[in-house]
Amino acid sequence: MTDETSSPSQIEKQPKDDLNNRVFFKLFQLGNTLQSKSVSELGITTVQWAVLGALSAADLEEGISFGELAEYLIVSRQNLDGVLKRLERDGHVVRVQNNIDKRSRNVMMTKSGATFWRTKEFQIYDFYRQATDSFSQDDRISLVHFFNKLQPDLLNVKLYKEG
Amino acid sequence: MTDETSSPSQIEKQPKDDLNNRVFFKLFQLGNTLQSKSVSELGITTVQWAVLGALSAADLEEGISFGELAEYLIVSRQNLDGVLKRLERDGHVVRVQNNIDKRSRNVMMTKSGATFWRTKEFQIYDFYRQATDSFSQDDRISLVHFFNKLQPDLLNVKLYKEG
DNA sequence: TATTGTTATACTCTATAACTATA
DNA sequence: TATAGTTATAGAGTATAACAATA
Repeated sequence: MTDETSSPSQIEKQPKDDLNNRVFFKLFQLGNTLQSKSVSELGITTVQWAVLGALSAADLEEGISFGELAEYLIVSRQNLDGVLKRLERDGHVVRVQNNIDKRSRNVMMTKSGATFWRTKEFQIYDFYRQATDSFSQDDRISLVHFFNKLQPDLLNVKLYKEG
Repeated sequence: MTDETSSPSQIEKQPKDDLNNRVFFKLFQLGNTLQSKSVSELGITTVQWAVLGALSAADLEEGISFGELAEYLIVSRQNLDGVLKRLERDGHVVRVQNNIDKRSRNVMMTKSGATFWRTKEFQIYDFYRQATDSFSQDDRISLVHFFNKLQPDLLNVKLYKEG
């Protein structure tokens, strides 16, 4: 019977730790900067941006189920509920009951939400271009590759805790 | 007299936009995941993590000035004030007046804050290692390089706005 | 019994403006 | 006048637990 969590690892510092520290400090800065720039330049928060982007990519008639959306965005159901309440208040999205599984609800854009998103879309492309101005197409591919590698392992981090 | 902000750029979609979209969606997910894992696994928020890390790297006796800290972390003075209030409440940091410039204050760790940080430090290294398990040292260097390239341009994004 | 989604609550963080004290 | 930092306020997001309806 082996333990699922990692051992305490109270071992000495390794050379890679300093480099890792820079990676995660920069990730912290980037995450913060993206959030504040999203609000100041686009007028929406990053999580709203992500919701609207996901809905615009989904079937506009069907939408996407609440649970799938939460899983896709990696946000808890409780917190997604709050985000959707604010987007509903602003008239951008609606939730409708699924007739097959009556527990489930589908989230979709309203007409005015879709219009709103279309006006944002060009601003967002401009945002992207400015932020990645110094990147070649190969750089972008590398970056996505690294992000895709990092995300699942980050999500699975589980530190040893006594008790 | 040229305009500082970019033009509206209501131009057509470019091939790189889809790739950029993946870059920033992943960055959104990574930022969120880092924040929630920080709280669940380390018991501190990312901004507190960054503050304590900065203070532990600074001269422990002198600390670092409030303004420099805000600039280093890329957090507004008002918001840093709130973060520091919570860290002070928890006994981790203090602010002391600078005797040369009496407007200025230096932020530094308390003894118990330093002890707290030392117990976190090994957990943090473990956190890093688990999250970057699939990364080679060269990968880490590349990632830091890309982050360093992205951060300043992201920070300078300025969309055209009428009015 | 398990799953889908909601409600409730408390807290952290963020955005913005106005303010005090000092330079 | 400008700068360093604080106060005040509103709102958005997050963590956690408990709940109702349906499967």
